[in-house]
Amino acid sequence: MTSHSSKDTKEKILDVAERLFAENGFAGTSLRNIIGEAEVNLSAVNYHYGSKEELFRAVVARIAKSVVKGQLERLAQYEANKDNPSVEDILEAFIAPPLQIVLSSGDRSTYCARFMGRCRVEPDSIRNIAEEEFHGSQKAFLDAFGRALPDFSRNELAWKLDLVIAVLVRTLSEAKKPNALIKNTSPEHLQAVALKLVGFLASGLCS
Amino acid sequence: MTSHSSKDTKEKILDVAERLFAENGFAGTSLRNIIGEAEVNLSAVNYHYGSKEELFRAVVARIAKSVVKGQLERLAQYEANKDNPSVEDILEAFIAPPLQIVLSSGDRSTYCARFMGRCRVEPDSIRNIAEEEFHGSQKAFLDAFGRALPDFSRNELAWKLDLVIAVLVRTLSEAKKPNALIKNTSPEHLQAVALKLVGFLASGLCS
DNA sequence: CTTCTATTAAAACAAACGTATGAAAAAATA
DNA sequence: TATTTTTTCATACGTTTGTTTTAATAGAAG
Repeated sequence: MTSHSSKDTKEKILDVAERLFAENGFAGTSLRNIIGEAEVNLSAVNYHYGSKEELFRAVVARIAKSVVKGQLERLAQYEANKDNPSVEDILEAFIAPPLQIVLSSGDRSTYCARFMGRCRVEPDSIRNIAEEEFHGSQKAFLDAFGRALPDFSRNELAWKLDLVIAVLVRTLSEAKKPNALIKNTSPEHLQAVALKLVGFLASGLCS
Repeated sequence: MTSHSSKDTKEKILDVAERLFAENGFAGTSLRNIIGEAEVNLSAVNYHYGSKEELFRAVVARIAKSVVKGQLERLAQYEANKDNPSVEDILEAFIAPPLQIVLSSGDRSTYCARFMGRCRVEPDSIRNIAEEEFHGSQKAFLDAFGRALPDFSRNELAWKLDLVIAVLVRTLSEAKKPNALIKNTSPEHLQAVALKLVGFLASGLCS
């Protein structure tokens, strides 16, 4: 079936594409940039992924799959343990999985995070691809916040959740930079960061 | 000196460039896209601005000039009235001017704001152009926060200010969308929005 | 070994890119 | 009006873009 070298080629393309898309955006990255750094043939992209756009979708899917899964699982845990998880609980369920997943991806970590941030500002045609993949958790958490904060309108919660995502994505994207909140990826440090972020955001959500 | 039609051409290019750069990024926008919508000749871009990159710089400069000026003036006002402006005061001085300027720019408003957000995620070469123009206010406000919150390290204040900007930019970019915080641009509404944002952020900054 | 399928490779495609050139047109100056 | 400067225009240059095509190479199955 899948030979050794072919799987390497397909994965190498995905890794390099993730990094270059994250740094330079969809339009700012050419297939020749990618295949140059991945050291594969140009045709390999269209052979394995069909088109540049489908390659982008593949990059999104790999990240979103695990992030969304982690978020929904942790939210379900909280809802199983308590009847009404607090705002802090829900925030933690939303923040911790991407924090953990993204930053445990070794060398990929920073680009992986920046790619997520990039998705939110791509032109419509590209951004829609990303939103399809992340839509699942977005709705679930909006519902959860609605139950925890019944006095706020759906609209207010929607823009607040949007700002929460903005902060989360920015934090992940800037990780490991000189002035960043995240400086190393040890479990204790990540735990502390998650706590700080929850603190930063929880008060904003409830006000 | 400056003839009628020439000023129109130069300005039309700037307006359309701002909108298209905001929507599709630097790499995602071609000069031919711009001149097509502006209904001017291709050579007009290089004649009036020299190159695509210099056109981008011109778009940044037009926005940054008034925003930075407004922020610094309002900060100076607070510092003249009180000895030690509060965190809320400083936040208000930082948030209100772009809110007002950007949203009073008529049709340009949304693109104007989105362009600012876009600047923060462009590749280094392009982002540096934007950071040069906004650097002035960034440093002044970091200093101001440092005086208001002397117990926090410079690093902590730096990433918090970065998150404040992330929230501000996101709020502006998403203005007028269905679930947005900003729905119309009446002065009272903007005042209320500024208050809400200050509330969202102040507690995060101090925690 | 032969056959078949999966993968890689080299070359070419039309289209779009940023930029440059030189002539036409318009506006300003005298 | 005549002259000079500013602005527009059509056109072309050399690259680079995403994609396609055709041939070569490998691996598995019979």
